[in-house]
Amino acid sequence: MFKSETDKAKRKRPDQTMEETFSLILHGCKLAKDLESNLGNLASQPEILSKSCDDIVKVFAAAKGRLNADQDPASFTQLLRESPSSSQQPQQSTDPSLQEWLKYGVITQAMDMIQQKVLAGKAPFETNEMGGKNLLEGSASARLKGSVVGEIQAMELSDSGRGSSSSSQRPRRRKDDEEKRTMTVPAPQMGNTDLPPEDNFTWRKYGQKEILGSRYPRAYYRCTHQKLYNCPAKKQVQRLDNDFYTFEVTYISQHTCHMSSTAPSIPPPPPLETGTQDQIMTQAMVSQPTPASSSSVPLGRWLSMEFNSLASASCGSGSGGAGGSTASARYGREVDYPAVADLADVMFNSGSSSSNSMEFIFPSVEDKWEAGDKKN
DNA sequence: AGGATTTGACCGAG
DNA sequence: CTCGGTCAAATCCT
Repeated sequence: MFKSETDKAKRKRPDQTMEETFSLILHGCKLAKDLESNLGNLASQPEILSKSCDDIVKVFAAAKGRLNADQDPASFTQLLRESPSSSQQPQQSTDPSLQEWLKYGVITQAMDMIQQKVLAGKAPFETNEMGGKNLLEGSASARLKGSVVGEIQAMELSDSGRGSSSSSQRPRRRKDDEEKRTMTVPAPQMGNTDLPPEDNFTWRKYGQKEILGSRYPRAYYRCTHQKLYNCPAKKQVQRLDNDFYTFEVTYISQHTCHMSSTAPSIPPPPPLETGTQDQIMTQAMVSQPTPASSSSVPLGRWLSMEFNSLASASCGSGSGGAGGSTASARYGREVDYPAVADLADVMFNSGSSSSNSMEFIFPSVEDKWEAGDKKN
Protein backbone atom coordinates (compact mmCIF):
# COMPACT_ATOMS: atom_id res chain seq x y z
CA MET A 1 0.00 0.00 0.00
CA PHE A 2 2.64 2.42 0.81
CA LYS A 3 5.05 1.19 -1.73
CA SER A 4 2.61 1.71 -4.48
CA GLU A 5 2.09 5.19 -3.33
CA THR A 6 5.73 5.76 -3.42
CA ASP A 7 6.08 4.35 -6.86
CA LYS A 8 3.32 6.47 -8.12
CA ALA A 9 4.85 9.51 -6.69
CA LYS A 10 8.02 8.97 -8.56
CA ARG A 11 6.24 9.58 -11.77
CA LYS A 12 4.88 12.84 -10.70
CA ARG A 13 6.11 16.32 -10.56
CA PRO A 14 8.12 17.39 -7.60
CA ASP A 15 5.40 19.45 -6.06
CA GLN A 16 2.99 16.59 -6.33
CA THR A 17 5.55 14.28 -5.00
CA MET A 18 6.14 16.57 -2.17
CA GLU A 19 2.54 16.63 -1.35
CA GLU A 20 2.32 12.92 -1.41
CA THR A 21 5.44 12.54 0.58
CA PHE A 22 3.95 14.83 3.06
CA SER A 23 0.85 12.73 3.17
CA LEU A 24 2.97 9.68 3.52
CA ILE A 25 4.69 11.09 6.50
CA LEU A 26 1.46 12.15 8.01
CA HIS A 27 0.11 8.74 7.41
CA GLY A 28 3.06 7.30 9.19
CA CYS A 29 2.33 9.62 12.02
CA LYS A 30 -1.19 8.42 12.08
CA LEU A 31 -0.09 4.86 12.18
CA ALA A 32 2.16 5.73 15.01
CA LYS A 33 -0.61 7.50 16.69
CA ASP A 34 -2.86 4.54 16.27
CA LEU A 35 -0.23 2.35 17.69
CA GLU A 36 0.18 4.69 20.56
CA SER A 37 -3.48 4.60 21.18
CA ASN A 38 -3.40 0.88 21.39
CA LEU A 39 -0.21 0.38 23.17
CA GLY A 40 -2.12 -0.56 26.20
CA ASN A 41 -3.85 -3.31 24.39
CA LEU A 42 -0.84 -4.43 22.54
CA ALA A 43 1.48 -4.34 25.44
CA SER A 44 1.30 -8.04 25.86
CA GLN A 45 1.58 -8.77 22.19
CA PRO A 46 5.13 -8.07 21.16
CA GLU A 47 4.68 -9.68 17.78
CA ILE A 48 1.94 -7.35 16.87
CA LEU A 49 3.75 -4.43 18.29
CA SER A 50 6.69 -5.40 16.20
CA LYS A 51 4.56 -5.71 13.14
CA SER A 52 3.02 -2.37 13.76
CA CYS A 53 6.36 -0.79 14.26
CA ASP A 54 7.49 -2.34 11.03
CA ASP A 55 4.58 -0.87 9.22
CA ILE A 56 5.31 2.51 10.60
CA VAL A 57 8.96 2.25 9.84
CA LYS A 58 8.17 1.28 6.31
CA VAL A 59 6.04 4.29 5.81
CA PHE A 60 8.60 6.62 7.20
CA ALA A 61 11.34 4.87 5.32
CA ALA A 62 9.40 5.33 2.13
CA ALA A 63 8.90 8.96 2.93
CA LYS A 64 12.49 9.40 3.77
CA GLY A 65 13.53 7.75 0.57
CA ARG A 66 11.39 10.07 -1.38
CA LEU A 67 12.67 13.05 0.42
CA ASN A 68 16.23 12.11 -0.23
CA ALA A 69 15.64 11.29 -3.83
CA ASP A 70 13.12 13.78 -4.97
CA GLN A 71 13.40 16.84 -3.00
CA ASP A 72 15.24 19.04 -0.75
CA PRO A 73 14.50 18.13 2.81
CA ALA A 74 14.81 21.72 3.73
CA SER A 75 11.79 22.61 1.76
CA PHE A 76 9.87 19.94 3.48
CA THR A 77 10.93 21.18 6.82
CA GLN A 78 9.81 24.57 5.83
CA LEU A 79 6.50 23.16 4.84
CA LEU A 80 6.07 21.84 8.28
CA ARG A 81 6.77 25.17 9.71
CA GLU A 82 4.37 27.06 7.63
CA SER A 83 1.29 28.43 9.09
CA PRO A 84 -1.64 26.11 9.43
CA SER A 85 -3.49 28.06 6.86
CA SER A 86 -0.98 27.22 4.27
CA SER A 87 -2.57 25.49 1.38
CA GLN A 88 0.55 23.50 0.99
CA GLN A 89 -0.26 21.26 3.85
CA PRO A 90 -3.78 20.13 3.61
CA GLN A 91 -3.15 17.07 5.63
CA GLN A 92 -1.44 18.98 8.28
CA SER A 93 -4.24 21.34 8.82
CA THR A 94 -6.50 18.45 8.51
CA ASP A 95 -5.43 16.77 11.59
CA PRO A 96 -4.88 19.12 14.45
CA SER A 97 -4.81 16.33 16.90
CA LEU A 98 -2.00 14.84 15.03
CA GLN A 99 -0.15 18.05 15.16
CA GLU A 100 -0.74 18.21 18.80
CA TRP A 101 0.37 14.71 19.14
CA LEU A 102 3.53 15.45 17.32
CA LYS A 103 4.02 18.59 19.22
CA TYR A 104 3.68 17.16 22.63
CA GLY A 105 4.98 13.76 22.03
CA VAL A 106 2.04 11.84 23.23
CA ILE A 107 3.95 8.69 22.72
CA THR A 108 5.72 9.43 25.87
CA GLN A 109 2.44 9.57 27.61
CA ALA A 110 1.46 6.30 26.12
CA MET A 111 4.63 4.74 27.29
CA ASP A 112 4.06 6.07 30.72
CA MET A 113 0.61 4.72 30.58
CA ILE A 114 1.81 1.30 29.74
CA GLN A 115 4.44 1.49 32.32
CA GLN A 116 1.89 2.32 34.88
CA LYS A 117 -0.24 -0.53 33.83
CA VAL A 118 2.55 -2.95 33.86
CA LEU A 119 3.77 -1.80 37.17
CA ALA A 120 0.40 -1.75 38.65
CA GLY A 121 -0.53 -4.93 36.96
CA LYS A 122 -4.03 -3.83 36.85
CA ALA A 123 -6.82 -3.64 34.49
CA PRO A 124 -6.79 -1.39 31.68
CA PHE A 125 -8.19 1.81 30.75
CA GLU A 126 -11.52 1.54 29.35
CA THR A 127 -12.06 1.17 25.75
CA ASN A 128 -15.11 1.97 23.90
CA GLU A 129 -18.02 -0.09 24.60
CA MET A 130 -20.14 -1.49 21.94
CA GLY A 131 -23.62 -0.68 22.24
CA GLY A 132 -24.86 -3.85 20.93
CA LYS A 133 -27.97 -3.32 18.98
CA ASN A 134 -27.34 0.28 18.60
CA LEU A 135 -24.50 -0.65 16.46
CA LEU A 136 -26.85 -0.84 13.62
CA GLU A 137 -28.60 2.33 14.24
CA GLY A 138 -28.20 5.36 12.13
CA SER A 139 -25.61 8.03 12.27
CA ALA A 140 -22.93 5.50 12.19
CA SER A 141 -20.49 7.88 10.72
CA ALA A 142 -21.31 10.36 13.33
CA ARG A 143 -20.64 7.83 15.91
CA LEU A 144 -17.46 6.91 14.30
CA LYS A 145 -16.39 10.40 14.08
CA GLY A 146 -17.46 11.17 17.50
CA SER A 147 -16.04 8.16 19.03
CA VAL A 148 -13.12 8.25 21.22
CA VAL A 149 -10.31 9.10 19.02
CA GLY A 150 -8.04 8.46 21.74
CA GLU A 151 -6.72 11.83 21.98
CA ILE A 152 -5.42 11.50 25.37
CA GLN A 153 -4.88 14.96 26.43
CA ALA A 154 -4.54 14.14 29.97
CA MET A 155 -4.30 10.91 31.67
CA GLU A 156 -3.63 10.69 35.23
CA LEU A 157 -3.45 8.29 37.98
CA SER A 158 -4.36 10.10 41.03
CA ASP A 159 -5.45 9.13 44.38
CA SER A 160 -8.44 11.22 44.47
CA GLY A 161 -11.81 9.77 44.12
CA ARG A 162 -14.79 9.27 46.09
CA GLY A 163 -17.06 6.64 46.05
CA SER A 164 -19.46 5.02 48.02
CA SER A 165 -20.01 1.46 48.30
CA SER A 166 -22.22 -0.40 50.44
CA SER A 167 -21.37 -0.85 53.93
CA SER A 168 -23.57 0.56 56.46
CA GLN A 169 -25.39 3.57 55.36
CA ARG A 170 -23.39 5.32 52.73
CA PRO A 171 -19.91 4.57 53.60
CA ARG A 172 -17.82 6.57 51.26
CA ARG A 173 -14.43 5.45 50.54
CA ARG A 174 -11.77 7.92 51.21
CA LYS A 175 -10.76 9.86 48.22
CA ASP A 176 -7.32 8.48 48.15
CA ASP A 177 -8.60 4.97 48.04
CA GLU A 178 -9.66 5.11 44.49
CA GLU A 179 -7.86 5.30 41.30
CA LYS A 180 -8.89 7.99 38.94
CA ARG A 181 -7.95 8.33 35.34
CA THR A 182 -9.01 11.25 33.32
CA MET A 183 -8.91 11.65 29.61
CA THR A 184 -10.59 13.74 27.05
CA VAL A 185 -12.27 12.30 24.05
CA PRO A 186 -13.97 13.98 21.17
CA ALA A 187 -17.70 13.89 20.91
CA PRO A 188 -19.51 13.24 17.69
CA GLN A 189 -19.58 16.30 15.56
CA MET A 190 -22.34 15.07 13.42
CA GLY A 191 -25.45 13.29 14.27
CA ASN A 192 -26.10 12.89 17.89
CA THR A 193 -23.45 14.95 19.52
CA ASP A 194 -24.85 14.09 22.85
CA LEU A 195 -23.47 10.68 22.65
CA PRO A 196 -20.72 10.36 25.11
CA PRO A 197 -17.59 8.48 24.41
CA GLU A 198 -17.90 4.79 24.63
CA ASP A 199 -15.75 1.99 25.64
CA ASN A 200 -16.06 -1.71 25.80
CA PHE A 201 -17.89 -1.75 29.00
CA THR A 202 -21.49 -1.42 29.78
CA TRP A 203 -22.41 1.37 32.08
CA ARG A 204 -25.45 2.32 33.94
CA LYS A 205 -26.12 5.92 34.54
CA TYR A 206 -26.94 6.61 38.12
CA GLY A 207 -26.83 10.32 38.31
CA GLN A 208 -26.28 13.61 36.67
CA LYS A 209 -25.38 16.84 38.29
CA GLU A 210 -24.68 20.39 37.48
CA ILE A 211 -21.20 21.17 38.52
CA LEU A 212 -20.36 24.54 39.83
CA GLY A 213 -18.35 26.49 37.37
CA SER A 214 -19.01 24.02 34.65
CA ARG A 215 -21.17 24.76 31.77
CA TYR A 216 -22.41 21.27 31.24
CA PRO A 217 -23.67 18.72 33.70
CA ARG A 218 -21.62 15.79 34.74
CA ALA A 219 -23.04 12.35 34.26
CA TYR A 220 -22.24 9.52 36.59
CA TYR A 221 -22.03 5.97 35.47
CA ARG A 222 -21.18 2.76 37.11
CA CYS A 223 -20.60 -0.67 35.78
CA THR A 224 -23.76 -2.42 34.86
CA HIS A 225 -22.56 -5.42 36.77
CA GLN A 226 -21.85 -3.56 39.89
CA LYS A 227 -24.36 -5.43 41.92
CA LEU A 228 -23.96 -8.77 40.37
CA TYR A 229 -20.24 -8.87 40.45
CA ASN A 230 -19.56 -6.17 42.88
CA CYS A 231 -17.69 -4.35 40.18
CA PRO A 232 -16.54 -0.99 41.50
CA ALA A 233 -15.82 0.59 38.16
CA LYS A 234 -17.35 3.97 37.61
CA LYS A 235 -16.94 6.79 35.26
CA GLN A 236 -17.90 10.40 35.01
CA VAL A 237 -18.54 12.11 31.75
CA GLN A 238 -18.63 15.80 31.25
CA ARG A 239 -18.23 18.12 28.35
CA LEU A 240 -15.46 20.58 28.47
CA ASP A 241 -16.59 24.07 29.18
CA ASN A 242 -14.79 25.47 26.27
CA ASP A 243 -15.34 22.66 23.88
CA PHE A 244 -18.75 21.26 23.37
CA TYR A 245 -17.34 18.56 21.22
CA THR A 246 -15.05 17.17 23.77
CA PHE A 247 -15.86 15.01 26.71
CA GLU A 248 -13.74 14.65 29.71
CA VAL A 249 -14.10 11.14 30.95
CA THR A 250 -12.92 10.12 34.33
CA TYR A 251 -12.66 6.46 35.09
CA ILE A 252 -12.72 5.44 38.65
CA SER A 253 -11.66 2.07 39.87
CA GLN A 254 -11.11 -0.96 37.80
CA HIS A 255 -13.58 -3.38 36.44
CA THR A 256 -13.69 -6.61 38.29
CA CYS A 257 -16.78 -7.97 36.65
CA HIS A 258 -14.79 -9.61 33.93
CA MET A 259 -12.89 -11.57 36.47
CA SER A 260 -15.82 -13.72 36.97
CA SER A 261 -16.06 -16.56 34.57
CA THR A 262 -19.76 -16.14 34.61
CA ALA A 263 -19.74 -12.50 34.08
CA PRO A 264 -22.29 -11.56 31.49
CA SER A 265 -19.87 -9.23 29.89
CA ILE A 266 -17.95 -12.13 28.58
CA PRO A 267 -20.26 -14.56 27.05
CA PRO A 268 -18.77 -17.41 25.16
CA PRO A 269 -17.88 -16.55 21.63
CA PRO A 270 -20.41 -18.28 19.49
CA PRO A 271 -20.23 -17.89 15.76
CA LEU A 272 -21.06 -14.60 14.26
CA GLU A 273 -24.45 -13.92 12.97
CA THR A 274 -24.82 -13.24 9.37
CA GLY A 275 -25.61 -9.99 7.82
CA THR A 276 -23.92 -7.75 10.24
CA GLN A 277 -20.76 -9.62 10.29
CA ASP A 278 -18.81 -7.00 8.53
CA GLN A 279 -19.96 -4.44 10.87
CA ILE A 280 -19.32 -6.59 13.76
CA MET A 281 -15.96 -7.47 12.58
CA THR A 282 -15.06 -3.97 12.01
CA GLN A 283 -16.45 -3.01 15.22
CA ALA A 284 -14.83 -5.75 17.06
CA MET A 285 -11.58 -5.16 15.40
CA VAL A 286 -11.85 -1.60 16.00
CA SER A 287 -13.16 -1.49 19.41
CA GLN A 288 -11.20 -4.32 20.65
CA PRO A 289 -7.87 -4.09 19.13
CA THR A 290 -6.41 -6.19 21.76
CA PRO A 291 -4.40 -8.81 20.22
CA ALA A 292 -5.97 -11.40 22.04
CA SER A 293 -5.49 -14.93 21.99
CA SER A 294 -8.69 -15.84 20.37
CA SER A 295 -9.11 -13.17 17.84
CA SER A 296 -6.13 -11.06 17.52
CA VAL A 297 -5.80 -8.88 14.55
CA PRO A 298 -2.49 -7.37 13.70
CA LEU A 299 -2.46 -3.67 13.53
CA GLY A 300 -1.59 -3.82 9.91
CA ARG A 301 -4.64 -5.82 9.30
CA TRP A 302 -6.79 -3.54 11.30
CA LEU A 303 -5.58 -0.81 9.16
CA SER A 304 -6.36 -2.46 5.94
CA MET A 305 -9.64 -3.70 7.20
CA GLU A 306 -10.41 -0.35 8.50
CA PHE A 307 -9.63 1.45 5.38
CA ASN A 308 -11.50 -1.01 3.32
CA SER A 309 -14.59 -1.26 5.31
CA LEU A 310 -14.84 1.92 7.12
CA ALA A 311 -17.34 3.29 4.77
CA SER A 312 -19.77 0.57 5.46
CA ALA A 313 -18.87 0.01 8.98
CA SER A 314 -21.32 1.32 11.32
CA CYS A 315 -19.90 2.33 14.25
CA GLY A 316 -19.69 0.23 16.73
CA SER A 317 -20.90 1.54 19.59
CA GLY A 318 -23.94 2.14 20.16
CA SER A 319 -25.50 3.73 22.76
CA GLY A 320 -28.26 4.60 20.88
CA GLY A 321 -28.80 7.59 21.58
CA ALA A 322 -30.59 8.15 24.45
CA GLY A 323 -29.54 11.46 25.25
CA GLY A 324 -26.07 11.54 26.09
CA SER A 325 -25.90 8.46 27.90
CA THR A 326 -23.10 6.25 27.40
CA ALA A 327 -24.87 3.45 28.89
CA SER A 328 -25.44 1.37 25.93
CA ALA A 329 -26.97 -0.98 28.29
CA ARG A 330 -30.29 0.55 27.92
CA TYR A 331 -30.85 -0.13 24.33
CA GLY A 332 -28.19 -2.54 23.68
CA ARG A 333 -27.84 -4.68 26.60
CA GLU A 334 -24.61 -5.96 27.76
CA VAL A 335 -22.76 -7.46 24.96
CA ASP A 336 -24.88 -8.47 22.13
CA TYR A 337 -22.25 -9.46 19.75
CA PRO A 338 -20.32 -12.56 20.41
CA ALA A 339 -17.30 -11.43 18.56
CA VAL A 340 -17.25 -8.27 20.44
CA ALA A 341 -17.79 -10.03 23.64
CA ASP A 342 -15.04 -12.36 22.85
CA LEU A 343 -12.77 -9.56 22.09
CA ALA A 344 -13.79 -7.75 25.16
CA ASP A 345 -13.11 -10.84 27.08
CA VAL A 346 -9.70 -11.00 25.73
CA MET A 347 -9.14 -7.44 26.40
CA PHE A 348 -10.33 -7.72 29.89
CA ASN A 349 -8.19 -10.62 30.60
CA SER A 350 -5.24 -9.12 28.97
CA GLY A 351 -5.43 -6.50 31.54
CA SER A 352 -5.10 -3.78 29.11
CA SER A 353 -7.18 -1.54 27.13
CA SER A 354 -6.21 1.79 26.28
CA SER A 355 -8.74 4.40 26.44
CA ASN A 356 -8.73 4.38 22.77
CA SER A 357 -9.99 1.82 20.56
CA MET A 358 -9.48 1.49 16.92
CA GLU A 359 -13.02 2.34 16.38
CA PHE A 360 -12.29 5.72 17.63
CA ILE A 361 -9.03 6.00 16.00
CA PHE A 362 -9.48 4.99 12.47
CA PRO A 363 -12.75 6.59 11.78
CA SER A 364 -11.55 9.87 12.94
CA VAL A 365 -8.37 9.41 11.11
CA GLU A 366 -10.19 8.51 8.04
CA ASP A 367 -12.48 11.40 8.34
CA LYS A 368 -9.71 13.77 8.86
CA TRP A 369 -7.71 12.19 6.21
CA GLU A 370 -10.36 12.52 3.62
CA ALA A 371 -12.73 15.16 4.66
CA GLY A 372 -10.26 17.62 5.74
CA ASP A 373 -10.45 19.58 8.84
CA LYS A 374 -13.99 20.24 9.61
CA LYS A 375 -13.50 20.29 13.23
CA ASN A 376 -12.05 23.65 13.70
C1' DA B 1 -41.90 -7.57 33.68
C1' DG B 2 -37.39 -6.36 33.94
C1' DG B 3 -33.97 -3.22 33.49
C1' DA B 4 -32.28 1.49 32.35
C1' DT B 5 -32.69 6.53 32.89
C1' DT B 6 -34.23 10.67 35.20
C1' DT B 7 -34.09 13.66 38.89
C1' DG B 8 -34.75 15.52 43.48
C1' DA B 9 -33.07 14.39 47.98
C1' DC B 10 -29.60 12.91 50.94
C1' DC B 11 -24.94 12.53 52.76
C1' DG B 12 -20.10 13.34 53.61
C1' DA B 13 -15.87 15.86 52.63
C1' DG B 14 -13.72 20.07 52.62
C1' DC C 1 -22.29 25.77 54.65
C1' DT C 2 -21.28 24.45 49.96
C1' DC C 3 -20.62 21.23 46.59
C1' DG C 4 -19.82 16.82 44.52
C1' DG C 5 -21.30 12.09 44.51
C1' DT C 6 -24.83 8.74 45.33
C1' DC C 7 -29.37 6.95 46.37
C1' DA C 8 -33.81 5.66 45.13
C1' DA C 9 -38.56 6.45 43.61
C1' DA C 10 -40.73 7.53 39.47
C1' DT C 11 -40.74 6.97 34.83
C1' DC C 12 -39.50 5.17 30.48
C1' DC C 13 -38.34 1.63 27.15
C1' DT C 14 -38.09 -2.87 25.10
